[in-house]
Amino acid sequence: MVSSKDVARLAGVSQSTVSRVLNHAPNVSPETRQKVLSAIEQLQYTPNLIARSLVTRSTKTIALISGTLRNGFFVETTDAIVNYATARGYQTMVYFKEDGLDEVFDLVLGSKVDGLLLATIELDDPLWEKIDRSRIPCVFFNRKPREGGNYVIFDNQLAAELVANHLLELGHERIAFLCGNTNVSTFHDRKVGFEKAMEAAGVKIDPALVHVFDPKIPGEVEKYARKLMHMAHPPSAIFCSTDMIALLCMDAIMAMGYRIPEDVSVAGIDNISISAHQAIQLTSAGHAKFNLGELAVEYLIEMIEQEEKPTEWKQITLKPELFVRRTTARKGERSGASR
Amino acid sequence: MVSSKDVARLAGVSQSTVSRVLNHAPNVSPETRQKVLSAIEQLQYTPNLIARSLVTRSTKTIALISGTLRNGFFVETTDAIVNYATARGYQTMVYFKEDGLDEVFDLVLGSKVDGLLLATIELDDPLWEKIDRSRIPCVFFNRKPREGGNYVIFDNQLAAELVANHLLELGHERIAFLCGNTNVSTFHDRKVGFEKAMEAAGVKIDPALVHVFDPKIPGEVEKYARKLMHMAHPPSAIFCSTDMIALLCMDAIMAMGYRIPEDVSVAGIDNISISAHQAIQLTSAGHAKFNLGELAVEYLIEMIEQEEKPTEWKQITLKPELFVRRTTARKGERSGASR
DNA sequence: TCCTTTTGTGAATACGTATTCACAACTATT
DNA sequence: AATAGTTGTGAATACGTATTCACAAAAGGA
Repeated sequence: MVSSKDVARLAGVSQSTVSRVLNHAPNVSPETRQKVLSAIEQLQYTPNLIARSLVTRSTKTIALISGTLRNGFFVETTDAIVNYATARGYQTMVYFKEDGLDEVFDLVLGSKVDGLLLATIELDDPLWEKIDRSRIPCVFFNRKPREGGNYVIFDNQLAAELVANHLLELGHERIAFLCGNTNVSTFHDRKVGFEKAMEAAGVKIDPALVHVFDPKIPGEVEKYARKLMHMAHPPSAIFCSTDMIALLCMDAIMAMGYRIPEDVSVAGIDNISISAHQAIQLTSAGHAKFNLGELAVEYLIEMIEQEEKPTEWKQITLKPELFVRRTTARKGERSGASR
Repeated sequence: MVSSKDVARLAGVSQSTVSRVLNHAPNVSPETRQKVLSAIEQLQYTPNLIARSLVTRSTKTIALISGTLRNGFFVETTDAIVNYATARGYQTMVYFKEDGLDEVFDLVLGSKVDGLLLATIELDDPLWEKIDRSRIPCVFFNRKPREGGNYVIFDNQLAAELVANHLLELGHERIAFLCGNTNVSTFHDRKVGFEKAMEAAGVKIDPALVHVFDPKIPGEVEKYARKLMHMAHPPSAIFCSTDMIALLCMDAIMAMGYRIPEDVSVAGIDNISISAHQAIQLTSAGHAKFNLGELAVEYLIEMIEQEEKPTEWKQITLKPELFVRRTTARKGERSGASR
């Protein structure tokens, strides 16, 4: 491995001088600089960023702990985050894990990354205290811990209310709800939103129509979708707590021979891009303009680069909007809701 | 920052001993080990992996340079790669870039990653020589350089022939071809496959139906899709060189009011998972079992961990199969080709 | 001409770890 | 009881860089 010492030797200068040239320090004569540069060129020298990090105490690297890419939502946030970070001169270390995060966090801590983006924190996650104590700049997105933390999220309760109200206005009353585990803020709030909207409309929720489960487990969504449609009195609409769940649900239902929305309406939350595809046209709530991941990484890098650390949490909650498409229709009608 | 020296001081031992405990070295008495462990616990010490890497000359990190996640193909490979690497104890640094790779490669080299996965090499990429010279373990997937290199790819020519023959058998003759730039092996080979199949069937290719462009540019696919359908004599089938292009093409065509496959058949290559969705049902060629990314990372890690470096290239070419779904139909018929 | 400041450079050190070497204290063998 | 081998530990060093300090040479001011 060729080091700055080798460059120094070839250029006939000291290692300090090579370092000075590399870091564009002032006070190095043009002739010396040229000698060093040509030695670098000749030896094909690349500075060892590991060694540099050790002394500068900065790695120009951020860590992203995200949910699986099988969920289109995380695809879009990951893409935005990595691209933004790259453009700002940061490298990105990624981990797609939702549990066993303790191990991953130790890895992240040991890697001395400059900051951390975390999408999979639980409401009462013991990890949160550990993160807080570590003093590493950290921004949550999509989910948040129960208390404190910097985060960028949707108003999930509002999003769920928008969708639920839309279904109610279409005349649906037997509305099923397929929900991820409520130990995370996202699903907790969406469930509350659903329940509030139903209560406000004076419509009783049939507990047999509500399933709370882990959507990461393969086949789980499909299982509950089939269960719902096999009921003696099936729902007329299925409200899925994410677009990803809605997509899997649609797939299962259509495979059974049902038609959407003629036989059953389906809606989701997140408004991921595939939902707008002409062949899908999934009704959803979310944001068309802002990407939670991008907002989160923007704020993280701002935090990393500013001198004095902020004393207050930065907590951003975006208002979602409703996107009515063709998977939802008036109860009993044959055509889609949008014209 | 708490270091192993601090732990040593608290435990009343030397830093070497702390290191020994950390690395499960033999010859450390149970009492000493216990003292060290409790000091570690008390100080919440996490080893600095940066410093460790500097001396061990191994970072337990691989770099992934991939195409954009807006292409579902790269979503699936990225997911597989990161998960496999994580499971094997490697961290993954990701970059979603297809050009300006020189800069990224310097970053990768400087970061002293243990290996490199690269999905976006061009046929005659000058970067390839640089990579080769650097002696860094590297596996290409999806694309390959013209000469040499370790890679895992599909037999792209065969894939294109399968799809083209399928369309020909359905009676199509005016078959359009939407293709990515042919300076990369993937698109080059797929184009050759298309041309060979057409020639073998004795069907003349109308040059006005063939468009070669950069599918990364937003709106580009849609532009050509509209152009095709606005022709005085539009194609009866559109063969897209990737599923991603096919999805965008379908979206544009359906937005114009055409029906697939009644008005025009559409097919792709890659067989990404969304293509099998009941609402999409895109005819495609690819592999249902193997993920190119996963195969590539498996081989990369094997290469990293084996003592003596192999002297020969490992070049794997998977045979693709055809998946006939409902976006392709016999020319002039109303219903889909699959029953 | 003498003193002060500026400019360019090298020697030395620190970052936090793994590892080699030396060595004392035991244990086993004769 | 003397020797050889083993075990547990610390001191010293290396990894490749940035940075501080010291200092010589050159430039500037009187």
